[in-house]
Order: sequence, then structure tokens, then C-alpha cells
Amino acid sequence: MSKILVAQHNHKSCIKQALNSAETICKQKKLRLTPIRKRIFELIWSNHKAVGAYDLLESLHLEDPKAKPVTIYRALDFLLAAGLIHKIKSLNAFIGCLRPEISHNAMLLICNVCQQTDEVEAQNIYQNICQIAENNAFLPQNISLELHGVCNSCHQIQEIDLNNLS
Amino acid sequence: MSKILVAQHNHKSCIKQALNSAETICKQKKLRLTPIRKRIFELIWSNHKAVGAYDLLESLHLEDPKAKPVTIYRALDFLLAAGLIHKIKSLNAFIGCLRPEISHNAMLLICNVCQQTDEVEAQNIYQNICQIAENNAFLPQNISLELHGVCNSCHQIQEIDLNNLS
DNA sequence: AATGTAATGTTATAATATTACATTATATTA
DNA sequence: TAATATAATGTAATATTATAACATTACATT
Ligand SMILES: [Zn+2]
Ligand SMILES: [Zn+2]
Ligand SMILES: [Zn+2]
Ligand SMILES: [Zn+2]
Repeated sequence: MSKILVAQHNHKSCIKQALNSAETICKQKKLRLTPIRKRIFELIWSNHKAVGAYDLLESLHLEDPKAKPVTIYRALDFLLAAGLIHKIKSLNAFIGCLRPEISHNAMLLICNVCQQTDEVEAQNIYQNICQIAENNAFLPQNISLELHGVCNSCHQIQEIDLNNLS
Repeated sequence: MSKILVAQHNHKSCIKQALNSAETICKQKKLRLTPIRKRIFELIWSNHKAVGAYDLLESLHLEDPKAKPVTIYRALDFLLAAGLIHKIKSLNAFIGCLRPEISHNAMLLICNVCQQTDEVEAQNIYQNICQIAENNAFLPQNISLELHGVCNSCHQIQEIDLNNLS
């Protein structure tokens, strides 16, 4: 996704790749990517917007009207533990991880306009953060770094709008 | 708070200072720190642990049994907007800001053991973050940086425990 | 086949947060 | 000061997000 206008990208290949990665990783880690878990993973990957648990439930209801919240949350717990998705705490929403293979100290970029979320490498940031933590005698165990703002695509649109006004 | 063992500090002076700052800031910004808002601010400052909205409601109920959730959330909204408190998104909880006077790009250090939360200066981190955002053509508007881990105080206790075991 | 463990089904409920509208307090200014 | 506008609070209802508890089924291991 990074630096690529979302409108230009072939999302079916995103989904395909995400599913491939997920299956490989689960095979490696001996985790069971059951049909429910896989389906919810697919639903999360239906686009690049963070999705809430109850949105997922609504989608799942189209296929399984009897599905309950706990079904979703269990699948989400599994996918989180497997490192296949991220929880965006500032939105209480979930997004597919872009680089589940590698241990990723990622930074989430969340667009306030189109809601699409990107994930970028931030290894240096994490090192700096850990240094500051150490300076403060704090032992970090879990870091949550979320940026809300305007993505390139939406920023360009805004500029176009401003130009058209004048 | 930083680098000071919490057990050693005089928390009444924390509260006093926090209230003084809040009143000064509200006067400057022409914001109304009404009795309700002030009281909830005090309740938030009752210690250095992040507190949930419904915990606050429970406390407030001791004084005003008719208080409703929306009372709390309104006060929280005001205090957040005034920059007097932070919301810890990973906990759905709130904590008094340690440096409300200055525009603060802070980093929250949340202890998984004692739940006490510290806030440290992280100007450089924020610059690095913004640089990475820029590299990715992303315009940052709001940054949320939360570290969960073990604070110095709890870490020392753990070491003592380990020593005693052997 | 027997057994233990993991996953799912099902029901209920907990925890967090907001909407809508009425009322009261405060600020503005005629 | 009285009239008016704006901000704050009261009150009730409801929306949203998440978990607990226990029964049943599927799967893995022996
Ligand atoms: Zn895509
Ligand atoms: Zn966007
Ligand atoms: Zn203190
Ligand atoms: Zn601690």
C-alpha cells in the first residue's frame, strides 16, 4: 500500500497475498486457521479501512444469521495473537497486518478523510522510544503508535478541490 | 513523577499543583472550570493510575448519587479539549496531564504491574515520527504513543522478589 | 476406540460511550 | 436592568464495544 494511491491498486492481489501469508504463517506456527477465522480474516481484508467487530458481525450475518459477537471476538483474538491483524486502539477497530511474516515494529497511519490505514516500517522510531523508556527506567513490553492525519490520496484531492474553487 | 519512586512522593502537592495549573490555564484560555469539571479533575488526580469513566462515576456517586454517565463524559470532553488530561486509548481510561502548560508531544508510560502512568517528553520522537509520515506522504494531525511495560518501582520490587527466592 | 484439548454454539451480561431534549446558569448587549 | 443568546447541566434512553459461563462438537494423540 505504502505511497501508492489506493485507487490505483489491485486489491484482489492484496487479499490473495494476505491469505497466502496467513496460511503459511499458521502452518509454520502450528496454528489452526479454521474456516471461521479465515473468513473473518477475509472480511477484515475486504478493504484497507479499519473495521469494527460489529461491522464484521454484520457482514458475517449475511452468510450466517446466527453468528454472535463472541464468534467475532474469538476470531479477532486468534488473529491478533497470530500477528495477522492489528487492533487500532484509537478506533476500537481492526486492520490486516501488511507484514505479518517479519517481526514488525510498525506505525499505523490512519486517514481521517477516507479512513484507509497504512502501516509503515518504524524500526528507528522504536529504538528511540526504547531509549527514552530506558532513560526513564521503564521496561517497555508493548508499544502502540497510531497516527491520525490525511493520506496522500486525500491530500491531493483536497488540493484539487481548493484549485477548483479559485 | 518521572524517575521518582512513587512511594516517595508527596501526592498532595501533585494535586495542588495540578489544580493550580488547571485554574491558571482555564483563566488564560477563558475556559470555565466549573465545580463539576473541577471535581472530576480532582478525582482523576486522586492518584497516578489511569481511571475509567465509570470508576469516576462511582466516586462521584458518593457525593452525588444522581450523577449520570454523561456528566462524566462531558467533563472528560472538556478536560481533554483543555489539554488537562489524556485519554489512554489502550485502556479506555484517563490520566491527568503532567505538563498542561506547554504544548507537549508526550509519551505515556503505563506500568502493567502497578498501573501507574508516567508521561515523558518525547519531542525528538515526534520529529522522527513526522519525518517518517512525510516520507510516506502522510500529513499527521494527531499522534498517539502509548508504552505498556514495567515501571522502575515495580521492576525493583521484582528484582527483590527474585533475590529472595534464591 | 478412548481420551484430552481446542474450537465453536448459545445465552446472557458487562463495560464503555452517545443522543436527544428539557432546564438552569452565565455572558452579552440593548 | 431587562432581554437575549450561549453555555452548562439534568434526565432518560439507547448505542456501541466486549466478556463470562457453560454446553457441545471437532480434532489430535495415544
Ligand atoms: Zn489492497
Ligand atoms: Zn485518505
Ligand atoms: Zn503524585
Ligand atoms: Zn509500576
